[in-house]
Amino acid sequence: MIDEREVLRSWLDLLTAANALKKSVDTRFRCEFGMSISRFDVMSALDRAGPEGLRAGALSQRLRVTEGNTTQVTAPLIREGLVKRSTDPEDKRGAVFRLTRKGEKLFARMAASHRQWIVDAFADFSEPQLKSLRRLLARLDAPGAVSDENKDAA
Amino acid sequence: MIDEREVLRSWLDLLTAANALKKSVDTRFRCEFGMSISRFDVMSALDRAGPEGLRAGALSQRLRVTEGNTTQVTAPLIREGLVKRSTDPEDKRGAVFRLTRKGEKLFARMAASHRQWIVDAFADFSEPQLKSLRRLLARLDAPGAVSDENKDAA
DNA sequence: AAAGGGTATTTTAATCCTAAAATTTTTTCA
DNA sequence: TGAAAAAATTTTAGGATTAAAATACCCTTT
Repeated sequence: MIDEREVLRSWLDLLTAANALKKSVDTRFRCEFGMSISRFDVMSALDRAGPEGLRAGALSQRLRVTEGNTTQVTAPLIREGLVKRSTDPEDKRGAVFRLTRKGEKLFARMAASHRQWIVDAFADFSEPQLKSLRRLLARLDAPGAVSDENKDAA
Repeated sequence: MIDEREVLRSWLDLLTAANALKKSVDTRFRCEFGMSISRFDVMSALDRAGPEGLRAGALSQRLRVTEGNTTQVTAPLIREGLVKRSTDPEDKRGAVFRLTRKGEKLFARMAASHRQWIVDAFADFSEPQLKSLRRLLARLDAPGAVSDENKDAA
């Protein structure tokens, strides 16, 4: 049997590491772009979707949030003219979100900064260590978690 | 140079793994004990502090949250009789929080479940893999993150 | 073609969290 | 000593998130 304290410490370390980097990224997004990670994530999904845009439900799935959340996070992006919301002409219940030109431009700048921040955070890792980390993380079993069936192609 | 895509994937995996397990734990706390992780964390810190209790500021530090947050998260615990709030007689500005007997009992049950859930989640890990994971996580550099100077003794 | 049932989204109410303003009490120091 | 500065906490306002209720629309079935 494995030492339970070591397991609990591992869990604490995992949570702490993820939170620390997430908070660091969020803080810099807010300082440099006046934008939260949540909004960046929305823009990222829309950027990837291209000019077709994404239906509200699809966007929620990709971000793994509820649809109510999507409604709320997109609202300020729309207000600021970074995202356009249209009604699907085929099905008037459906909302389609797209990045505006302005949104695309801002996203490109944010994505570049973001990439650099992450690269810097992982600067001490060798390639095998990165692979090792990912392999270990894949061993984790979180019951009830959504499996990756509906995940984006990376 | 390291493949940037691999770095970004590692970051995504890290965040996803931590979120998935956290959500899994939170959901089960709510189902089985009607209690969020945040409240569990408060009770955990107070349990560890023992009968002396903790000042509001110290509690906030340990949980790495703002003091306003501590005020709010303790409120329902106090309402439910799990936590007692007193005023420090030495310094009437100061608030001291302690677990009640009822709080201690509930915490003991929650902690046991929690420990089991985490052990299960890490069931596929060998002891060296746990150590390897922790060593890798320690390499992460999140600028602006609070270092562990004021961290609890584990 | 109207009713009823199902689907897509928004709204509402609540928790968790932060930053900044307000409050209360203590400390300092002129 | 008494006013100003400092400290500990709470309050306030707002973002992110969820679950559940409400809304709007589509589709089938009779």
